[in-house]
Amino acid sequence: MSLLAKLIVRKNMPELPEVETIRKGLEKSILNKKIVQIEIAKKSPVKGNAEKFVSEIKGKKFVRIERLGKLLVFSLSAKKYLLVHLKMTGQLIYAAGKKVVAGGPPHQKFWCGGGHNLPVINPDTLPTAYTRAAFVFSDDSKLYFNDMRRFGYLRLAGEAEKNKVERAYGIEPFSKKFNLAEFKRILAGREKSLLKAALLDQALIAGIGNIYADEICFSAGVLPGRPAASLTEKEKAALFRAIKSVLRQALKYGGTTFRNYANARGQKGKFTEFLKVYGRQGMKCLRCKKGIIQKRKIAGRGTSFCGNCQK
DNA sequence: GTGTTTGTTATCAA
DNA sequence: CTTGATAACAAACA
Repeated sequence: MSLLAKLIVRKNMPELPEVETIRKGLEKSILNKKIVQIEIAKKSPVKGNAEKFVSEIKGKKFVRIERLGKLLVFSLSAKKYLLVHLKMTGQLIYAAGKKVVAGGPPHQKFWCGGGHNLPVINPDTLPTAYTRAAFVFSDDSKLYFNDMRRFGYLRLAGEAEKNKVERAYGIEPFSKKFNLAEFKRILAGREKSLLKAALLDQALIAGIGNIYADEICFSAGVLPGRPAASLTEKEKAALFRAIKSVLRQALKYGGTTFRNYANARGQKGKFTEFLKVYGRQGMKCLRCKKGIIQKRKIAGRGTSFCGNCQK
């Protein structure tokens, strides 16, 4: 496969920085607006009864938007929650009402990936063939749920259900409780697993996916295939710092876009240009300038690393 | 047609 | 019981 082809087939899906970017965007645009209509595609993304889903949400408002790992939790009044998981190709795009668009900014095109001319989403062009659901608000603005691959879902949950889901997730990387001692304790509980598997395990630390797992290992200079039990104290500390720094920087730049990821306005994330290993297989290592980035299957996932400067 | 892509869950094994 | 490893899932593309 040519290098260009490799670049084009790279994909990404929302992980913590992307989901958090969407959450913040939606917080600015849809909170406390009355939901007047909900449209569900025939290929429904709703878990459970779609008619019941619509009737229970219609007329209510989203009063709060939280994130649990990669899951978005929209609080409706009356202890009901809309859980949205974007999985691989899900998008939540907000389109302002007609009145706002008419007097709004000029038409803007959004592109992603270093010059590959791959459009993300222009809210004006919605719905698309992959729009699976749309929420219409009283000011005629809309929230579209797009999902090409249909792994993502919308699920209405009660308090108990939501709490159960919440308990299944591990610690949030930006929580005050997530300190070095806690990280070591987490690793100690998974001594038999590989580092990469531990980083990806949502029940341990919530929100790290394939891209950031690889970037975190590279940043820390540790091979992702290392058994967790083999990590030295110094390496554990480096990994802990890397989790925070990589995710913080990705968040700062609005996440990573190769192909499908778009924020709540349909725009790409800018962290793509800061990636050091993910999608760089076959290319020279940016840090040691000697190694060639390798790609292998580790813990069941495509994993990129520098065999020279990651130990 | 085959292999690869990914987050999560189901399933089986130890 | 826990923990881990792996398959399965949907859909697209090379």
